[in-house]
Amino acid sequence: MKDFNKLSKRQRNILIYMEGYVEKHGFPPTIREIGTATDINSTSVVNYNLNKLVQAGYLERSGRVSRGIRMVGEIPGDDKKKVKVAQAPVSIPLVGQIVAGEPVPPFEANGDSIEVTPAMLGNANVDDVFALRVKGDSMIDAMIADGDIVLLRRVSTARNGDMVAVWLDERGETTLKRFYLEPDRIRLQPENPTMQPIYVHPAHCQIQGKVVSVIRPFRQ
Amino acid sequence: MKDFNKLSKRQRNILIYMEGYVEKHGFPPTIREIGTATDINSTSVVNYNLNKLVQAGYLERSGRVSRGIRMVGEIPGDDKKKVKVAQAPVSIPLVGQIVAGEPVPPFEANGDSIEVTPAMLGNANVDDVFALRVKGDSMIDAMIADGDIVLLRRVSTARNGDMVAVWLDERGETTLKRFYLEPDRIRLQPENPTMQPIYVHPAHCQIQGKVVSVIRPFRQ
DNA sequence: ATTATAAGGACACACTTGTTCTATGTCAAA
DNA sequence: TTTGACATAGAACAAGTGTGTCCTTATAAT
Repeated sequence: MKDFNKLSKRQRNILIYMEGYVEKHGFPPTIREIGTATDINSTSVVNYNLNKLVQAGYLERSGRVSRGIRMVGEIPGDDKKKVKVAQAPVSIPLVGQIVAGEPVPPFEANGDSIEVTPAMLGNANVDDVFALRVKGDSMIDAMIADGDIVLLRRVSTARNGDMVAVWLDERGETTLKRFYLEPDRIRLQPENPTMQPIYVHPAHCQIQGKVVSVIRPFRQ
Repeated sequence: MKDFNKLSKRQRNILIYMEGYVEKHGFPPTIREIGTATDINSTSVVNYNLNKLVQAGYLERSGRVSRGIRMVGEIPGDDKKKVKVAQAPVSIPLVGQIVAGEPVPPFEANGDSIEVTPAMLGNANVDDVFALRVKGDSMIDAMIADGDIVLLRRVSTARNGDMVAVWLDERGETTLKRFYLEPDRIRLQPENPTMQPIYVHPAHCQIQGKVVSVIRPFRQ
């Protein structure tokens, strides 16, 4: 329906100018401003082309109102807007703190949340991801410090090498380790290569999530 | 600074009306429209209050331009806009790798970039921030691992306690440490409390940037 | 070649709209 | 009470601005 190629060069210029102007000023240009910018000396010609653009569905006008023009839809072939849409950030619920001595709290948003870009989540489904703030230095062997924010993905299974949050029955604590399934046990390998691995029986631990990303904000 | 309660009832109404009008029409209202909507029958009074709002940092105006009003920032107590404004993601150039044996590369985008939310930059100006990918385990004493992405902010000065990237003349390497200015020397304190600090003369080191944030992506 | 239609241009007109000036009211500090 | 800063109202003014008309030029169909 909307065929950008059917528009005249002038009409295309008007659209492009409109977009830039609104972006820069926060309000639409006047007919005369459009004329100057697109090398049209007559207001009536600008008006004519504006009406054409309305007809074609690119613009909407409010009659007898100065600057009563607004864009609808997007300009074909103009990626600028598209990128923005693709980048739309997502809100991840910050469900609480992760402390060595306590299991990961239930998946319930308490109001807090953090904004991240989808790219930071990898392939993880946005709805499966939640965030925890690390309290204390208990995760220091996983190279994770006090105050770090851990993005976790609720999963039931893990693959070898995944960084996971695990609840250890015997120790009564949550820990972040790399997961390796061995013949008769699970090896939980600390990220820090100088630390020794922990071995647990699959029945005596629970995987509470897979680590998607760690964010460490610094005071500015 | 921006104290919504300091605004008069009229000024609050104007802001709220503005937001709704722009949302509905795609362009800002006129002084007279604002007056009618907010029960002010004098254009000069509307004008007066608009200037107050500009002073308070809620609006920007373009003089002698019809409908030359635009909102900046958000209306306190009005969540709708807050979300939108806060979400606008920004692109940070990924200028290269940070390796212990080399100085931070010059500030030139090579095309790569990462998307982050402004909130992750704290108060830092977007244009001053760049990103580096950490190569190797040389920053392990700063709790920063191979593959981490470090967001740095170009600064000429640092405050005590800031995490900074420093080039050490004597060692011929870049390191990430906490910065403390002492009477006659600079103390560079590793993040890991078990490590010993480094002391250098101010003339023999260069601060290359202040760490804004560290992001550690995990394989999914 | 003739005609019809679209497109471009110049300009006057009327309405819109921001700005400014003066007068008046309010209220707290001196 | 007086003073002065602040807020309001109304009116007048000067640009700003959209719209209609008339005309010319280009393009395509007949």
